[in-house]
Amino acid sequence: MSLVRPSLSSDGMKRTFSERREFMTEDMPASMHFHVVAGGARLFKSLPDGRRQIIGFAHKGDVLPAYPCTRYHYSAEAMRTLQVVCVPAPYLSHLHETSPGACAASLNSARQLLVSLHNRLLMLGRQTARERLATFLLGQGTRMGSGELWPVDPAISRADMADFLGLTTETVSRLLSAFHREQLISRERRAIHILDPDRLRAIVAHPE
Amino acid sequence: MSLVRPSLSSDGMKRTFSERREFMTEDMPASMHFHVVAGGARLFKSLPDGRRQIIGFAHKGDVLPAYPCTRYHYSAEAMRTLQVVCVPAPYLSHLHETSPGACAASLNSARQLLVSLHNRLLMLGRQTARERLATFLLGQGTRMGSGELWPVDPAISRADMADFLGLTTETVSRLLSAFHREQLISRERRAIHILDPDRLRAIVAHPE
DNA sequence: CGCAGTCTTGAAAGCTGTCAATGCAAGTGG
DNA sequence: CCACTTGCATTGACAGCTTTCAAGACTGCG
Repeated sequence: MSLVRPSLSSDGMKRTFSERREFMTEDMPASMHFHVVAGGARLFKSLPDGRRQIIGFAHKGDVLPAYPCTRYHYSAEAMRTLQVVCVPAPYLSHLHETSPGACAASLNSARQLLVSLHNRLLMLGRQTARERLATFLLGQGTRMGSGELWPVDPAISRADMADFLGLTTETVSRLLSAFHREQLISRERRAIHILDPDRLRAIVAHPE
Repeated sequence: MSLVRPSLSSDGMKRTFSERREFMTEDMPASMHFHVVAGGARLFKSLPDGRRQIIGFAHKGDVLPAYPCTRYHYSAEAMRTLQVVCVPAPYLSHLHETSPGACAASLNSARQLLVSLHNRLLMLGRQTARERLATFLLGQGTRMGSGELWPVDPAISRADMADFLGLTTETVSRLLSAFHREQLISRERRAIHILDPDRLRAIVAHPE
């Protein structure tokens, strides 16, 4: 989902954050875009009393954009050792003003995000816990479009899944146990493998 | 919602839809952008069993974009008599490729949408029914930024509010009655007026 | 080995949904 | 003008899904 390749050849802007480091918060001035080079990050918003909603996850190639506001509008935390290239906000906006191609690329990726967010609104607003978890597992397990089945990133904890799906860790845990009992998934350590994508898809469409 | 305003002078593509007309559906080829000239529309996604989630409302000046997919990814229905100008998808994409300014404007409005969707994820995932309704009423009642208080659009039914907030009409109705009892709002006919925005804001921040 | 954090599981409570009846307003046709 | 219909809103009783609270179990690590 790389928007632009920042051709700042110098790696003076490259930074590394250790696991759990919250490198972007909602009360920071939004002066930099973060281009993820390695590692992963969770993006989230919080309520004053601590309730947390995960907006999404960022992986290699993704860009966390500083929208033209004074402050970031969500926070980001390294899920493991994270390497980013920091791109000054004015640099990208200048690029957008001068290069239609770069701007169109950013627009396109923004639109893809919009589509996925619309789907998540439907999920959070109208689907049951069981349907949400099945959707999540399919989204994680069948990414890349290929028929290949990937395990869910072990860096994603139960709490992360819960905060992503608008549930509690207990509910997630119980449902994973249920899916395991029903032979839909397997659990080794923290790694979750999808065994029966078709029946998972049936859960998404047909809440029984 | 979307804030691009193409200055397509010709009105040859102008169309009018009557109330409740679903003029854009998820199984229609996405060949047109709809620029709302007058009236209002509800934008929503549905599940096969009929559960519905309202993505947002479109008013005069908004553009419902056909993202570069084969089909629209949500549906739209006129809330009252609706006038739109239909812009062929290739027209806008050509404009974006040639005019950095137009593309930047689209990008900017897409980003504003992203920010508001992130907030709605937090709302749907982590806020209680009471908090959601208070947020909604404030969002409707204090739009335009001014200190002015607007009534909620009477074209928005209880079912619309419920589908926007991920609730049922009964819950919305009960909460409106509670707010009325607490003198937070007044109800005349279908029109809802905000009486005490400060206490509504307190509800959003402090679930008691 | 033992601690700390995470995950799992159980029991009970609570919020919201479901089902159902009533009320209310507007529109229709006699 | 008045029954009658129709659609939406309100309210109540109850059920159910999910959360809350709590106790263990498991894993990784110093």
